[in-house]
Formats: sequence, C-alpha cells, structure tokens
Amino acid sequence: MQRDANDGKMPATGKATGDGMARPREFDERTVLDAAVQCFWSRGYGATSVRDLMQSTGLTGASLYNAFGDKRAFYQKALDHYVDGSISDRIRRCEQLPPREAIGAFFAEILKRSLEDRDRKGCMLVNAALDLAPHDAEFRTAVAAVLGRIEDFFRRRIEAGQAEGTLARSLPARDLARHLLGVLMGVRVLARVRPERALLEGVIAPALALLDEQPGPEEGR
Amino acid sequence: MQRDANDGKMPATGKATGDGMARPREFDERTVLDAAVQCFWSRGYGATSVRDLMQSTGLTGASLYNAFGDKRAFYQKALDHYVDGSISDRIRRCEQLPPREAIGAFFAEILKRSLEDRDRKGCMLVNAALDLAPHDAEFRTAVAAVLGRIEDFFRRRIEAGQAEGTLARSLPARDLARHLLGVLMGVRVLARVRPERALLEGVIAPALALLDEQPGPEEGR
DNA sequence: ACAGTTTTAGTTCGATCGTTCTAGAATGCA
DNA sequence: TGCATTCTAGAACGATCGAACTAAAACTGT
Repeated sequence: MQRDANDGKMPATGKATGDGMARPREFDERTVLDAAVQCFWSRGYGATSVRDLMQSTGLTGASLYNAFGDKRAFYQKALDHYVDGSISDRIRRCEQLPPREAIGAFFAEILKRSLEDRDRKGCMLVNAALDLAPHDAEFRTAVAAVLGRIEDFFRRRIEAGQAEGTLARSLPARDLARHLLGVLMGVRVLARVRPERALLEGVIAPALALLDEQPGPEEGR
Repeated sequence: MQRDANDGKMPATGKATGDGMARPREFDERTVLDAAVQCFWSRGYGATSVRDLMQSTGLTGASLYNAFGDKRAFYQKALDHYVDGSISDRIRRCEQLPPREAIGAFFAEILKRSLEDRDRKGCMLVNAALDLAPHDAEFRTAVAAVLGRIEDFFRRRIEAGQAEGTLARSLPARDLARHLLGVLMGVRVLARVRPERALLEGVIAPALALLDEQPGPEEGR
C-alpha cells in the first residue's frame, strides 16, 4: 500500500500522477500515521474527532481528507500502520526462534507491553476487534485476517515443536494454536482493567505448561 | 440498589420521598432497563445517543434524566442490570454443580451464546471493559469487581475438584482460575470477529484438558 | 515566465450530540 | 377541594461532530 520509500527525512513525493507534477507534501506520511495511531489507539474510533487528529498530526482537515480520505479510511490506514509496525514485526522476530522459545518470547513481550501500558491503551487490533469489526464487514475481514496470521504463527511453531519432540503431542497443534490466540486476546482485555503482573502471569502460565506437558506413560483412564 | 420489588406489571412506586406523594411513574423500571441494555449492548456507550435510548425505551429525555440521571449513570445502571440478569445468574446456576461439570457447563453456555449471537454483541461486560473502563476509574473498579467474582467462581470450583481428586493438581487453583478467566475473555473477543464453532471450541478445549490432565508418575524432567 | 496541479489554511455547513427548560397533566395528602 | 409534588411531552440550548468549500501559496514541467 505504501507508495514511496521515503525514510522519514523530507517532504515525500506523494503519489506521482499524470502530467505536471505539483506542490509536494510538507508532511511525512509515516509521522502523520504514527500520530493518528496514537489518537485512535488511546481514544478509540468514535471518541476520536477529526479535530483531535488535526491537532495531533499538525495538519489541517483539508490535508487529511486529501491525503487519507474520510475518517474511516484514515482509521483503516492507521490500523494497517499499527499492525505493520507492531504485530507483523513481533511475528517476524519470534518465528525464527526455536518453537518453545518463540511462543515464550511472544507472550513475554505481550506481558511486558501490557504492564508498561500506563494509559491502558491495550492492543489497537483488539480494540478494533470490539469497536468497529462487529458492525463493519470490511473491518471484520481485515481484523480476522490479522488474527489468522497470529494463529498461523502459533500453529507453525507448535507443529515444528511437536515434530521435533520438544512440545507436547497430547493435543492437535490446530487447537493449541487457537487456544493460544484466545489466551492472547484474554490477556489484552484483562490488562486494560486489571494490569497486575500476578494476574496476567497466572493467565499465561497454564497455557505454556500445556505445551510442555509430559503425556505420562499410562494415559486415558 | 433496587428500590421496589414491582414484579413487572404496573407503574411502580418509584421512590417514596418526603411529604406529599405525587404522580407515580408510568413505566416499569425493569422494562426500561432491558431496553437500555439492548441499546448500549449492541452499539456501545459512545455510539448510543440519548435519542436512541428515548426511542428504545419509549420514554422522553426528561423522564430518563429524572429517573436515571445522565447518560453515564444510565449506562452504569444498565450494566448492573445486565450483570445481575446474565452473569450473576450463570454463576449461581453453575456453582452448585460438581467442579468439572460447573466449569464445563459455564463454557458450554458461553459457547452457545457466542454462536447464537447473530448481531455480534458479545458480552456487555467485556465491551464495557474495553470501551469505558480503561479511561474511567469508577467503571474500571466496577468491571474489575465482576471479573473478580467470575475468577472466584472458577477458583472455588477448581479447589473443590482438586480436593476431591477429580481435577488435576499439577497447577495451583489460583493460576488455573486466572487462566480460565483469560480464556473466557478471549472467547468473547474472538466470537465478535470470527464466530466459528471450530475456532471457539479449539480455544476452550485445551483449557478443559488442562483441568483433566493426569500428572503421570514420572514428573519434572 | 507561464500554465497546470496540488497542497495549504481557515471558514463554514447542516446534522447531531447531551442536556436543560417550559409547559401541562396526573397523582397523594390535607 | 386545593396544595404540593412529580410526572409527561416536546421544544430549545450551546457545543461539537464529520465533511466540504474558498482562496491563497507552492511547486513542476515546458
């Protein structure tokens, strides 16, 4: 979706249209999106006004509407920007670790972020999942796709761990991955109401124990 | 908090104040709160206008403000009403079952409700947890208290099951209860984006398996 | 230098927001 | 029957919402 690879120094080309090139943008799209993410992330979609966005980005309304479309489209782009910079990056970093470490590191990072999150913004994707997705099919599809990528990350690591014998085989990787996805959502929700280390560790620990569990020679009754 | 025990037939006394009793209410408080719950539940706090509430309840603005205070207070009362009729009732019903059945029935009910929830309203408490609680200390306390009651329900049942040997003792009841609370939140979130039976069952099943797990004679390494 | 295009800044629009106000209607108690 | 009180209905309030409009400024390509 990004048009230029301007690394954040000067104006940026904008989109190169047609014949006579005209006045270039005075703002850096990445910086503006960062500011928009902060707004939408902390206040939610409905509670963020276009005027809030104008103040946070330093742009006027006309500039925002010109560059990003209406409020909903702007949120869409801000969410994409957040996912790219936060979730995709985390998956990319964790998926090249050994199975058990990958999942442990993933949740360790979530735990850390949740406890450091002083203004209780939570995860912008989870917020979008409850704020916009239920009543907007387009957002629902987009959010579901990202959740699917997280689920796939879990499943691939679990399958690898089960194959090499470092992770429990007592349950199918498919279900374990779904379980971890659910726990992840749960942590993100609980952290916004009760951001207590003991609580969140208590939520996560059994899920990890489930991965490590020894089958026990005598099974089933 | 409720003042009268009017069982939903006629006007209701309202509050009995001072000297000369005056004109009694024409509406039934419970019916009005039911309508308000539907509104706030499906649209959220911010997206529900007072005019929406007027239409759904059939009352005029003045009546609403007279009887329930401002919009925030009205939401507060609607949320209380929801919790009383939905969550408290579920806990009350499940906690008198045997430990494993109590937890199984609890999640079976959540699963059923989530899959039948065609307009993806989710759980009003979870919605409140992400909508209002993060930025409103009073709501945060209230939501946290209800979450604490759910957690306590889990813990008491797990402790009972561990004591009688029907539930796994490999993890402390405290953590298992927190884990179940997290999974519950996760299911409620995921259901609003991907209300698929296979997904939600996949989230829940490993948590239940964790409770049933046989320790296996040789443990720890 | 000129033409063409796009960005800026600020104003303005109609709609809707939460809330309050002005009436009048209805009731209990003296 | 009157008085006090609380209900109802609906209009109205100022504020703010998302979005569009009007010009002026800034830049590129020829």
